[in-house]
Amino acid sequence: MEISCMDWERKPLINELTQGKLLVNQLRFHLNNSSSSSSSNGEMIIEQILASFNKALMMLTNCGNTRDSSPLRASTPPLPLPPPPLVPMSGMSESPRSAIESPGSDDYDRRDMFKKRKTLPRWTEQVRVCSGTGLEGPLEDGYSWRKYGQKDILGAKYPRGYYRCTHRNVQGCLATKQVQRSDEDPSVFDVTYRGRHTCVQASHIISTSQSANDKAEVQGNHNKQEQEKPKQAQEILLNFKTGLKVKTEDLDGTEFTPSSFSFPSTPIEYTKTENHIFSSLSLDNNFMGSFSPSFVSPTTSGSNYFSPCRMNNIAPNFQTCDSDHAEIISAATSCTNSPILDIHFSLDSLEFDPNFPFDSSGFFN
DNA sequence: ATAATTTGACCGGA
DNA sequence: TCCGGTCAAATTAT
Repeated sequence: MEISCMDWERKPLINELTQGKLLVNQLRFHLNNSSSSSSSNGEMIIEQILASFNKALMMLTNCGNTRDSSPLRASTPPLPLPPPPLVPMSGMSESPRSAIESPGSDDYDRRDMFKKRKTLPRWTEQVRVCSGTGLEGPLEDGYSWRKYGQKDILGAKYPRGYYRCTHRNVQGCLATKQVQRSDEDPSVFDVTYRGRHTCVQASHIISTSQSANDKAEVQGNHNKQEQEKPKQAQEILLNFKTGLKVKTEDLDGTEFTPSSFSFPSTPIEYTKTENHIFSSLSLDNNFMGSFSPSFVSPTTSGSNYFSPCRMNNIAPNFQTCDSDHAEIISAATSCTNSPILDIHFSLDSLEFDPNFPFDSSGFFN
């Protein structure tokens, strides 16, 4: 149930995407052959890439406005994360920071965190809570979040809620989001996402594991994962299973997971950590052009979970901002969760991950 | 018993 | 110094 929109403007679209591909290759070459000193050049290329893809996206969003209704893309974060700190916050009692940290580890903690946060990708989305859906707030976006704070914001009627990924502790996922109810229209929420999910959402596994497996067999690329599947990976898998179990139980079989699919693409730097397996997975699926429906919108079917609607046109499209390359992306795609945007997001990773292992042969082919 | 939320304190940046 | 963002103890929910 989507399509038609793809038919017109196909050529220019292909052109743009092809252009993007070329630029990516250029970029890769550039990165391979230069140190950080000439990064300005690389940034230029990045700019072009982004421009190219933005154009393509415009074409698509213009024609389709609301093509597929899969909600989850909402939180598909554009970017990779810096290596998570993975501070041992043992589940039960989180001792006061001062107590837990040795003087030496002071380096980490807040200061570090602030620095890192600054480099995290950031984008906003406006979500309207559709009345009558019985949904409480714009929080169901395909990921499971845990509220960790709320703050009254100067000049804002409503407090701002702070959420972090539920799996932060377990998987070191640094994704966070802020939810701010709009002053003018209380049914509208501004959701600012920060950081990519490096976690794997349990439901994602449920809904996609099968297809993922199939894919894995087909895609040679997957080997990477196979090869590096030592201990760590198995631990992760354990986590997967755990999460899976919990989810299924919770959902009681009735509701198939609000959380879903994620594109936990991850920075390469992070590849060595336990999350690397996720990265490979997501990268494979994300970049190798496998936009199988199951991956694109696994959650949609039969779920009214996502009552909140992504708003269209509330904010202009992709505005770059922020000195730190952080990007605010207003998903001008209404209730759209087309894979297209994912392309955009994925590309964004380039911006932050110079070492991104592009395999041009697989990209867009 | 465990997980999630609330909420005041704390911290860094502007 | 103020403000936004995060922490973590206390509280509430599951």
